[in-house]
Amino acid sequence: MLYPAELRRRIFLLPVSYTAGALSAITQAGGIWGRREVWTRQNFSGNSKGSSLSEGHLPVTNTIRPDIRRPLTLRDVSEASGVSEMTVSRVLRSRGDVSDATRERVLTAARTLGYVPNKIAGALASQRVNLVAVIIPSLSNMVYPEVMTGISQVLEDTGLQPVVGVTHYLPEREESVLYEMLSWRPSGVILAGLEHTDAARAMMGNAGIPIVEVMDVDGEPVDSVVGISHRRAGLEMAGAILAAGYKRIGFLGTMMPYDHRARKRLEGLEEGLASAGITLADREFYSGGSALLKGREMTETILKRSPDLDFLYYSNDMIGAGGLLYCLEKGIDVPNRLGLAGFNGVELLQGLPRRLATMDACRLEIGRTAAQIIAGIHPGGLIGGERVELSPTLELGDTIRQ
Amino acid sequence: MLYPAELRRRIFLLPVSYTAGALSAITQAGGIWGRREVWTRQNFSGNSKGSSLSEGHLPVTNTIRPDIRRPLTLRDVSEASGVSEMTVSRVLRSRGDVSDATRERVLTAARTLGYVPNKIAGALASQRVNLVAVIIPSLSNMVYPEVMTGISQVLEDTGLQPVVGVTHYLPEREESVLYEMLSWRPSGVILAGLEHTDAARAMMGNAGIPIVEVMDVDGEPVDSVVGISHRRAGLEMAGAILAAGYKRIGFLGTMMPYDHRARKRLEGLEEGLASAGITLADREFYSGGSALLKGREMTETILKRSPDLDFLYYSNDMIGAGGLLYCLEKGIDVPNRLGLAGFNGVELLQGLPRRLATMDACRLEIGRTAAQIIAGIHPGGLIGGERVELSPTLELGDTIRQ
DNA sequence: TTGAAAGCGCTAACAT
DNA sequence: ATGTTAGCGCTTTCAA
Repeated sequence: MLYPAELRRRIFLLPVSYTAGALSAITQAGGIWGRREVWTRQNFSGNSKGSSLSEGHLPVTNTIRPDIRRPLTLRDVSEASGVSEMTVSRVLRSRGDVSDATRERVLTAARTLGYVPNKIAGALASQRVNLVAVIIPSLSNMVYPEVMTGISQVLEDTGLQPVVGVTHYLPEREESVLYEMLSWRPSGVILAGLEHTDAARAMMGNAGIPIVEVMDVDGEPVDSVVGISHRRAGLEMAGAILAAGYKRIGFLGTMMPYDHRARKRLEGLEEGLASAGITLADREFYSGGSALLKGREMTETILKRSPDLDFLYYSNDMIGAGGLLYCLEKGIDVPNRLGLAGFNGVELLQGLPRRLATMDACRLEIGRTAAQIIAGIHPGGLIGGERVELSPTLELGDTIRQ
Repeated sequence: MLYPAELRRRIFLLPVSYTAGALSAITQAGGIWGRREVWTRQNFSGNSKGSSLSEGHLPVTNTIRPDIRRPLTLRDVSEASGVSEMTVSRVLRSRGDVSDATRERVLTAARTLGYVPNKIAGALASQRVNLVAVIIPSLSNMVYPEVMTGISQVLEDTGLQPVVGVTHYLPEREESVLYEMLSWRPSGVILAGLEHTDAARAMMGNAGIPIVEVMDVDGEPVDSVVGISHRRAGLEMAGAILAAGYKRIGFLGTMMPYDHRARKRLEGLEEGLASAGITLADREFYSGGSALLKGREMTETILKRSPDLDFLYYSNDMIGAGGLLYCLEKGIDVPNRLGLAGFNGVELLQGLPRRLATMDACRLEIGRTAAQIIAGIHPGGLIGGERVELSPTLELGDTIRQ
């Protein structure tokens, strides 16, 4: 594990035996060893491969002094172009006035050297970090990559960059990922859910940056919140189920103790059913493995145990899809003998033999809105403390009788 | 977009009107305003909510001086605990000798204040960054999250942290993401594929850190490479197809101009078929949309156009799964009348009505190995320049006749 | 076991 | 339009 750092040391940190002031004075004076001439000659010649170089990126091999391989700094560029570090800094950040001639010289030098600015130093000096921490439970859930897409779409235009951390649905991991990310002093935090450890909540409260909790609005946010009410989603689904005349309802979902949103949907469902005097007839839980396969297996299990069920509500579309495939293979009459519904509105459903009833979770929009709040460009937005509740749309598909 | 930084400014940067030396002297002397006593009393009392606080994370609200809200620094902790910044630094990094009593005082103070170390400053001072840049084409492809999982598994034990960047299969985006990430001076880079812009290649060559290109080994790596030969994968699939006696083969894949690995598999397939004197009978391409649905549609299209095809090779499992579902619905005899195969070995296949023939792409192992190389813990590893070719296993499933 | 000094590579603020 | 000065918040190195 020491290798990377150690190796860099060995390769790079060869002695540089003159002081800063001295060197730049030398350079400015033309160089006692004719140094600037050397740089100049080699720098501004050919070497124009890579059209993208013109876009402001500054790569290409350092052909000048291949013998001295140490990390390049602003000073190297300043020496190579004969201007001060400050001017180089201005050019590379396109800030302040710089003459065209100077800009050209600097850019060419930077490009030729292959200089990549050091954002660590830049961030420390400017107290500005263009990073946004995005903390999500999982990457394999399809749902979160879509939120990410929304976030990226918006941040792209703002100069901010998302940095992803994954918690695996573990509160302690969320806490440590958050800690790690906050230690890089990001410009904002977007994280899934409203349930966090006390410590995590405290860290966010103290961070002094915009925090947006996403996906869920049923609870007390630290700062801003963007999402849907999963409780209401469950309620609405209960309404649709009852309206279609189903009576014996089963629930199938994850066993994860921290899948709060699935839990809230279940609670909403039960509440809705209760208002019609119905209680959940059976339930089945799973954890891990291929969700599609689990959906099949759970469906088989619950139907064997409770053959009189006439509706199955799945906590997500993947297990719902598995259930749907199972039912079709078994020749079960969907939706008349048995109704089915999932949750999320994932793209995958479009390719199934029947359209599974589902509820769109507004993932893209959630991501976009959260990013807008972080970037301070949310239309009509306050400074902090926003609450945006989106309305998921129920799609009855072909698996709820109408 | 200025909001975050600006806001922090306004909130935090209230004047602090004494010098560093003075204050710490005061604190150490007991405080001219009895300051240390105040800290002590309030700091070391109750407030022990959040068991995770004991784990080394240091949150909890700053209850001491809620009126002065500026970002906490080492100095705040040093003042609060009455030791030098250096000692605090030692405690928080568990480096060097510190007496138990001092350590306790420091930790308690840090915890109580909710201090989160500033890694930007730390990284600049130590020239050490525990970040590993991971650059992948997409998050929605299921394949890459699995590689990520392998990477995370290994890095977890090393103190290194993956940071993800997404290119959307665009070389220019890869270049800019790489540039952005290198500017944070990570300890290593893991990126998908061997095809990059000249500029990107040059940046990596100059970065002086371990670079691991993953997924594919057919080409010239910048430094190390871990993957499978997609060309060979195509070849082997051709062998299996021919061995099963199929003759009229169609290919279905992405249209993305930069999906080099799919292209190489196709080339390998064609090469393998050619050795038996067979050429591809038809091909169909897609881009965007639900892969499962596209798989269906493409299958319908290609079969309408070329009804005599007896085998379909899909460039990925999702479109293959769509094709499989389509064929089953249409009552096509799979695998006798028509054979099918995909690529990747995704988990989803386990839940389908039949097991689609596929080839496991060793994604988890690729991620793990790449991370080991970055961390310098690859068994028998060199320092840089490693080449690890893994062998994907062909799974015939139920869609190639045997 | 602890502390003081120097400086990492940049940028803000203020010259010029 | 360009340069100088003084840090940003830490860690390294050396001294005590």
